[in-house]
Amino acid sequence: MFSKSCEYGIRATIFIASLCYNDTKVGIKEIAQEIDSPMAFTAKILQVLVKNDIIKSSKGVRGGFMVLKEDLKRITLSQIVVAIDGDSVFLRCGLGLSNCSEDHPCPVHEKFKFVKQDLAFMLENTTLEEVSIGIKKGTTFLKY
Amino acid sequence: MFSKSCEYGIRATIFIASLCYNDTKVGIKEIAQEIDSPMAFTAKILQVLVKNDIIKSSKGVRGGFMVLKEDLKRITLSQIVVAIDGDSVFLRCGLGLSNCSEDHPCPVHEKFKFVKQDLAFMLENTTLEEVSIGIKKGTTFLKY
DNA sequence: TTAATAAAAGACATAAATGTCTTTTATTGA
DNA sequence: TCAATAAAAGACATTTATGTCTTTTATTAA
Repeated sequence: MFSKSCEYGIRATIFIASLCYNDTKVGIKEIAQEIDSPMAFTAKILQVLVKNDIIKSSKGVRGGFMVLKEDLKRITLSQIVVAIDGDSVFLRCGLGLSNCSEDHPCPVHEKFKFVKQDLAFMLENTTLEEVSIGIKKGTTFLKY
Repeated sequence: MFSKSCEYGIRATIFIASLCYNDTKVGIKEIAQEIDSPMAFTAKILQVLVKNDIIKSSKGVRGGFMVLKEDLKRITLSQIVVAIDGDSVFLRCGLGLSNCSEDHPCPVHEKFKFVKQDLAFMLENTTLEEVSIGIKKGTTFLKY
């Protein structure tokens, strides 16, 4: 479904978000531990999320990553996915045709349309707040 | 969604199936042309489909690939996908957790469940007959 | 039975994704 | 101001997916 980068990116963002109620910044080492991901690789991905205004970062002593409380309702899974993997999950033809469309459909065009729409709708309507609450409460998990 | 291999595999199978009404065998060269795919690579993929009893092949003069007419209703997109990409599209956790389950869910477990179920249902209930008819009629396309 | 044909098999090549390491830049607190 | 800290940036390494080429095997028809 998504690339590894995207999976790590979503998991990291959810973890960071789960800490934002106390305005806690968190470092890359702890993030990688908590989501069981390769640290240096995850750091690269977080750079992309910072550039896309999804998470915040600050350098130096007492620096780290955080999510703004006021962004919890604004940020959706869709924004994270698009920032890392692009929009191909929603838009790309299921059979890889470059110009598949209503006028020039592949044999599964109509069937995939609904599946892709459902996925897009779900991602666009799932906020960071919604998915981070379970981590805070301990009812959902980010590793293993 | 699917690997390139899987996309080529589905497209090739649909094309071969669209010719089965006259019991026509078709060679790899023509297949690759008709679905705009790399020939040698596509040949490899067809080997997998033959081993999985999805298409038939015969060597030598007047040999080639074909789909049995009686298989048109039996073969589903799901079988092709599983043969080439495995079942990870339906079963893998959306965030890549190795043991994500109802008891130990990732934060998007419930949301992804429905999307993956819809995809699985669609693939399992779409037959080769259904998707190859448009190619025969010229209303759907396998390249560009 | 032999020559031509076409898929199967296996070795090899290239590109993309994933992952690591080192150096640089920014920030903080002593 | 300086030392410590932590993210940013960039070069590099490894693995996986994608793609190519050559040799082998099976089949057919002359």
